[in-house]
Amino acid sequence: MDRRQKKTREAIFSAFEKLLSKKSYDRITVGEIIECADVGRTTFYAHFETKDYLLKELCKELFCHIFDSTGKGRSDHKHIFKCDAPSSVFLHLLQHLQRNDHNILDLLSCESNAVFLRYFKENLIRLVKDQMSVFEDRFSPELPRDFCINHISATFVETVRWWIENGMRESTEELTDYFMEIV
Amino acid sequence: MDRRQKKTREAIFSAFEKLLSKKSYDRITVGEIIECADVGRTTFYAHFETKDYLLKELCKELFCHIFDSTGKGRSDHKHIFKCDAPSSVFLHLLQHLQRNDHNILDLLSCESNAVFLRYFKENLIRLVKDQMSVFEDRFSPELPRDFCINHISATFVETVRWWIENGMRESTEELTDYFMEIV
DNA sequence: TCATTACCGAACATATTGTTCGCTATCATT
DNA sequence: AATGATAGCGAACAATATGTTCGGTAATGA
Repeated sequence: MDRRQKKTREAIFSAFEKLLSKKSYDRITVGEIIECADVGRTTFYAHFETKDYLLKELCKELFCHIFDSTGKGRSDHKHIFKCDAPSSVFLHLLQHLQRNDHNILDLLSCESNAVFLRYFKENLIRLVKDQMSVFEDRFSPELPRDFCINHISATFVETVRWWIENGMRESTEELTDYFMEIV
Repeated sequence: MDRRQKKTREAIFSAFEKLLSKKSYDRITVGEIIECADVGRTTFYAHFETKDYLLKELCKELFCHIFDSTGKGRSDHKHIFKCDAPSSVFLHLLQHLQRNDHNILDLLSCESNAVFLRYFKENLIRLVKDQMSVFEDRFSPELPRDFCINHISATFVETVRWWIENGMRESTEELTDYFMEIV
């Protein structure tokens, strides 16, 4: 990719992130973004069709590699998985978040965090579907399977949200324990 | 209150609800609302400062009486509380929802349901704080109290969301059982 | 009956969106 | 180093949405 393209793309993303941490998505204008990113109006629209597309692209950037590395078997992450405990995948996710790439923590706690949490949950559901065997024994067979999958995913998202909102005082291990306990 | 005021207020609310069930909140314009409600532009702004305030007012209308009747002791709802089971409050809430006042079910499943679910959860947290004794024995004393309260509330909201999204096939009693089982 | 109040519609300034145009600066290639 | 392709620039534009002002009409309630 052209060096110029990469630069402006990055500038727009980081301006957008900066603004998001200050005010809600709906009240951010394209005018503000291009001013903050210091790019021309035409340039913005050459990269992103609309503000909504920019948001979607950002979400992809945020979650793709996290879930890619988590989903695709454990071969390339042996150093992280100390054991095969059912909780290891969740611990891994938390460690990813803690690294705070792309200031994901700001975005998950900003005024418009709902968008990102939603995206987070969507990815999580796919992951939990694969991991479901781990939880099989925790739920009565009476309960619909997709109800349980949804519950596990939603609970993890809420756990993370609570964690960030409360200043991330707990270690990733502690929080994983919390999660495994309530689910 | 003046009969005219009440009428236009109702007209605006129901136009807004109708539009919300069709398209997302951000893409609804004041112009559409007043056309659908058949009131003048000036009139709209005489009632609601902005579209956001309209949304807030609607949320109040939706949840206030539900949670008022639930929270203020059980004296005036003896016909609903068949017993003192811990689940009775939640059963009561579900029955309220099922009555579908103000088409609340549409709003909880529309494209912009996040706003309403959020409001729902806020109210729920206050309720759960009072009811916490009921759950005390289900959670390890290691877990932070507000973490548990948040978890219970979020789980109930998710249960309701799942229920509505899947066509509300379960009875209120069944769903209450589901909820009490996973929490 | 009468004063009050709500509503109306048209017009208005302001702001935002998304596009077009001609020009310049940077890039990758030879 | 020369060159053709591409990315970016800014100004201007139409189209749309917001929120306000104003003078006039009609419903209300006492």
